[in-house]
Amino acid sequence: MTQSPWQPISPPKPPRPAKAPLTRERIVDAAMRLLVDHGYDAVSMRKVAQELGTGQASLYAHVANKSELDQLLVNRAAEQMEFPAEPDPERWQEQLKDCMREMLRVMRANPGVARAAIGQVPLGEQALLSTEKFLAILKAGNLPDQAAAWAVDLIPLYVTAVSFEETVQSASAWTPADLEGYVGRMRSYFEGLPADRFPLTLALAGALTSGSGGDERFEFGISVITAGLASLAEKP
Amino acid sequence: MTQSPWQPISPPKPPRPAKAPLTRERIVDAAMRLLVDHGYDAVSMRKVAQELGTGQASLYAHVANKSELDQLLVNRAAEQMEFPAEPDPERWQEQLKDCMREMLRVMRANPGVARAAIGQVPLGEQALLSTEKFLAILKAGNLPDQAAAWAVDLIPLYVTAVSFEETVQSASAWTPADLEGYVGRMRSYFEGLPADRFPLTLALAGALTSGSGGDERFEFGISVITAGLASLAEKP
DNA sequence: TCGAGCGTAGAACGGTGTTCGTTAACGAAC
DNA sequence: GTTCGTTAACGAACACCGTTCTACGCTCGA
Repeated sequence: MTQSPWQPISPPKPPRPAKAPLTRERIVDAAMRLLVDHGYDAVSMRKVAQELGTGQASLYAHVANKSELDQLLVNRAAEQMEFPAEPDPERWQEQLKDCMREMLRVMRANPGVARAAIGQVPLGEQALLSTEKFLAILKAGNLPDQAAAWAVDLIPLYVTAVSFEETVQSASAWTPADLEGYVGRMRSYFEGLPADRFPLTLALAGALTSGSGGDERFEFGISVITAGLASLAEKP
Repeated sequence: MTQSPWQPISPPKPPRPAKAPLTRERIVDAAMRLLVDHGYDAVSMRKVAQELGTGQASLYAHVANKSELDQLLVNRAAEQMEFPAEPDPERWQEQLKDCMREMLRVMRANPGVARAAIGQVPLGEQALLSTEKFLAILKAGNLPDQAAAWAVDLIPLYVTAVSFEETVQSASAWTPADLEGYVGRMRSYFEGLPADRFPLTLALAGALTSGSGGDERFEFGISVITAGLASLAEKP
């Protein structure tokens, strides 16, 4: 009993409940729940700590900073990616496209992960495994080393950017009707431009605003990239 | 004299200095100065207001929110882009690459503008004029309408992403020596991976980390995109 | 049994975007 | 010429953010 009796009312000392110990794993779990349920902006150190019933300072004993937590989230999402068993030189282009589709699928399944991934070199184990897989397919396609290396930089760049654009648009829970209205307003905007200075934008207003919500635009992008890469393949 | 003499000391009423009136133009000017001099993170409503010698609330009379200010910055930067006079069907691929290089040049000249542009559909007048120019070149290359439309979505996506990556790396004023050290550490990291699970990453460690600072990687990207687009050209 | 060390966490710091309510300036109308 | 109404300006505040400081309990080794 070191407490002096005349001290100001000692706080009712909330008995520290015997909780499950905090771990990196549990922190990433909680952050991932927030990310999937409420988007990237909901993943703050405060909210994650609150989700775990603790204080934000406690997180810093297990995670260096927010940026590292973002990387861990990206890596966690990368675990969900599934790849073809064996790279096939006969079908490498189709396999490459499949992998990009898979990458987008995972990013869509974890909305906000693109926001966390953007501008970061993915260095986690699972993320690197996906890089390894991409490299295998590209080498099966007979691409020069340097081309393959730069391609595994280009590919996530594109997929991440597409997914990020989608999450920005679908922020604040847009309904399909909202999206349709938005696209319609955008087309009207294009169509209202002065014809003398924007002839092509005006003529292509329909094409410019088509495929905003679906997969066609993404399919176009991965076709362009795949075709471009194929043109660099060595043919010995 | 409606002021009662016995009222609490009225504040010494600082005479509002007769300033130049606040306008959108002046706000964007100040924001652009901050962007170029101190990067995107320095462009906050507070700092912009401070730069103009006013309060942040005053900005909201001229600019809806931070997001709109970002769009205005992107548009301001787009004014600096210079395009070839006439799209030439014989040289459209080279012209397209030149335009992408020009786009990156402007983004590098205005560090942080990529951060402001990312995930936003550029709808400002100058930004749309650049879209128009891109469309003209793509149509000179005989691309189908839909392909051209999706291409003008793909192209800024890529250039912006590359520029954004650069600004992230060059944040907090990295010297070239810092960058070299960073790249070196990354290569060491790759080379230290277990050979059984990361054989290709390990073998290509050099290629994966090469060209991080220069233009080669960007040149690779625009070559891939241009070649991919060329493969879609109609040949009547 | 007693420290030492470590994980925990409350409070605070300095920053952000945005909004509220008041104040000053100016042009129009009486 | 004086009042009125509108509007821009702006200080203060709100609700957040990432991060750090510091003190407190608990556990474990000596």
